[in-house]
This record gives sequence, C-alpha cells and structure tokens, in this order.
Amino acid sequence: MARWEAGAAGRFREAAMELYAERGYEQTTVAEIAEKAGLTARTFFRHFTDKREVLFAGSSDLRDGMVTAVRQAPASASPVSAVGEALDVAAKFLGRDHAMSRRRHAIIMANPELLERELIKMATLATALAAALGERGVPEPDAGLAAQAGIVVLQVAFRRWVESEAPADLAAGMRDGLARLQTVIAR
Amino acid sequence: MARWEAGAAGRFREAAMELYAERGYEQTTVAEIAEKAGLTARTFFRHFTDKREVLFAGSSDLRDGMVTAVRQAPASASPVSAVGEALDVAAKFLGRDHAMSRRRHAIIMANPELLERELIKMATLATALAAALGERGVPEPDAGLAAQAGIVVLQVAFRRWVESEAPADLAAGMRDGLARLQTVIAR
DNA sequence: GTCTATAGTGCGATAGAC
DNA sequence: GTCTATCGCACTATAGAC
Repeated sequence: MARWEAGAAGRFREAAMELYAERGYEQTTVAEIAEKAGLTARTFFRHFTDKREVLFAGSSDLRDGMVTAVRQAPASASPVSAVGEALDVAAKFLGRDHAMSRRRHAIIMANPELLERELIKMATLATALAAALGERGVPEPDAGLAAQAGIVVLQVAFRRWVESEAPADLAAGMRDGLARLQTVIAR
Repeated sequence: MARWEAGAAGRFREAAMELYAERGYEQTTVAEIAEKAGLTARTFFRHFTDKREVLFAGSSDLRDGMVTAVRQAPASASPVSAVGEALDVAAKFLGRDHAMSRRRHAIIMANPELLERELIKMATLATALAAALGERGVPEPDAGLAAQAGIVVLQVAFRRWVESEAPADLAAGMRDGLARLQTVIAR
C-alpha cells in the first residue's frame, strides 16, 4: 500500500484504519494507534478531538464543495436542481477510491459510535445546504426539506455504491436515487 | 410536576433531566445523577448503557408504534401514504407534553454527543420503517427512500413544533411537512 | 509530557420476592 | 430453593487539565 501521506494526521489516519479494521474500533487504544504511527497519544489528541474523529478528516471539504455547488447554481434553478448539482460534486468527491471507501464503510458500520459520528457529519452537511438554499431565497421549511432530501439521496446512493463489489458510477446512482425519490414520494 | 414513575429508571431520568438542564450534560457526573435519584452509579449502568441513553428511553415505543402503523395500512396504500399513517402515530406519541419536549430538546441541542445519539435513534427508526415497507412488497431502494423521507418530515415538523412557544398541532404540522416535501422535490 | 477525573466493565456479595 | 435488583470494589482507557 502506498504511503502518500507524510504528515502526522495522515500517519494517524493510516494507523487507525488498519487497527480498527484488524481488531475492531473498541479493541484499539489510542496508545496503540500512536505507537504504530510513531507518535504519542498526546499528539493524537492535538490533531483529533477524539478517537472517532480520525476517520472523518475530509468531511469539511465535502461540505464546502457541496455548498459552493448550491451557491453557483443558476439563479433560475429550482431548489431540487441546485441540490442535484451538489450531489454531482459529492459523487466526484466520494467516488474516487472505491476500495478504501469500502474499507472505511465496513469499519464504521461495525461500530455504533462511529455510525453516530457519521450521522452527525451528515446532519451538519444538511444544515449547511439548507443555509445555502436560504441564501438563494428558498424559505423554510422548504430549504430544510430539500437539503435533507438531498442528504437522503446521497446516503442511499453511497451505501448502494459502497456495498457493491464492483465500482459503479456513483454520480449516476445519485441522479437515479433522486429520480426514484421523486416518484416514490409523489403520491 | 407529577411524578408518575416510582421505578429506578424513571427516577434516574428525572434526576438526569434536571441536572443536565441546570448545569449542562458534560458538567454532570453519573455519580451525581445517582445520588439525586437515591441510587448508585453502578445501578445507573444496569439500566442504561451509557450516560446519554437515559434521555432516550421511550424511543423503542415510538419505533414499534410507527412500524405497526405501516404494517396495518391497507394493502392498497402507496408507500407514502403508509408512511403518512406512521407519521400520525408519531405525532400522537411525541405531541403529548409540549413543555417537557421543549426541555428535552434544549438539552439535546446544547450538546453534540446527545445530538449524535438522537440522530442514531432516528436512523434506526428509518431502517425499521424501511423493513416494514419491504414486508409490504416495496422494493429497494424505494423502501429506504420513502422511509428516510418520512423521517425527514418527522424531524423538520417536530423541530418547528418544539421551537414554537405555543403548543401547535403536531399532526397537522407533519401532514403539512409531507405535502411541502412533495411539492419542493417535484421538480 | 505528566497527572487526574470519570465513564464504563467485570465480578462478587447481599437482600428481598416468589 | 431461584430470580432479580442493588451495591461495592477494583480496574482500564479516554479525554482534558495542568
């Protein structure tokens, strides 16, 4: 496996992923992660607020990308289509490395505490999208509903993508999911 | 305030709510809750898996009620309308005590860890609803999408209800939210 | 980089209900 | 006698304080 990361945060992330996958999240201590990364537990907590956060490093980049997509959608675009643009960005961001996404997903699904953290990241994302829609003049509760609906599509499509062994086209899966949500909810 | 609960779990719940509201969740130790309830910390952990869970006692009742509603919907009912029945049940369940809901909601919103727990309860609920829809013959990903969409409506409507000072009609708010989701997502 | 509070667990003892 | 609820004690690891 390539070691593209030289920084401390990256070394911690690598070490944590391997140990979490190998012996499970709960059975791994921060001291062990630090040792494997060649650093100390104290330094770990300087980089990450807690033992879970090490798996959720890139989440703010995803959020920023999606928010920007909503902002940059044509002024004439409806809330759903602005959300659709954000989903395209998300697909590009999340769809890069199927193998590592599968590994990470397996680790998270195996532990409720990690799942909790994943969910709050998604909730934060939804709030940010709703705010971006609000800037476009979409009133509440519509902005919140459209944003949350987008997150639902993202989650369902991502889960299907990551649970299939072959790396399908995530962007297509998201567009598909949105269309299915529209029809299933229509009546 | 009436004390309808004599059992240990209820005493813990009361004590925890008061202390969390008074001095915050993090600043409250389990030992303090136990003392206030007239029991010990060890007993607390016999009733609740962790310090957060004490605030989420009734969540399985809500889940069971909503699942039953989906199961009992007429066989001819569409996925959305089965979900609508479940939302009616949820409104009845959650809409009982506006004042206490506000207190509880304020506590949860004030602490990210509690919010995480709330979110995982909602995710569990969504999974259960999706399974119930599956039993009715709704295929994936439609079942998952419809269930998650229902949870979105529940959350948005509940938040608006609990954040308004006057106790409005929660069931009406839910039906309203569902209708708005339908129109906002339609195009 | 060390020290400490406290969440949470394992095991065992006790006491009451039946 | 069994079953269940509680308590006591020792222990580990996280997370924050100093």
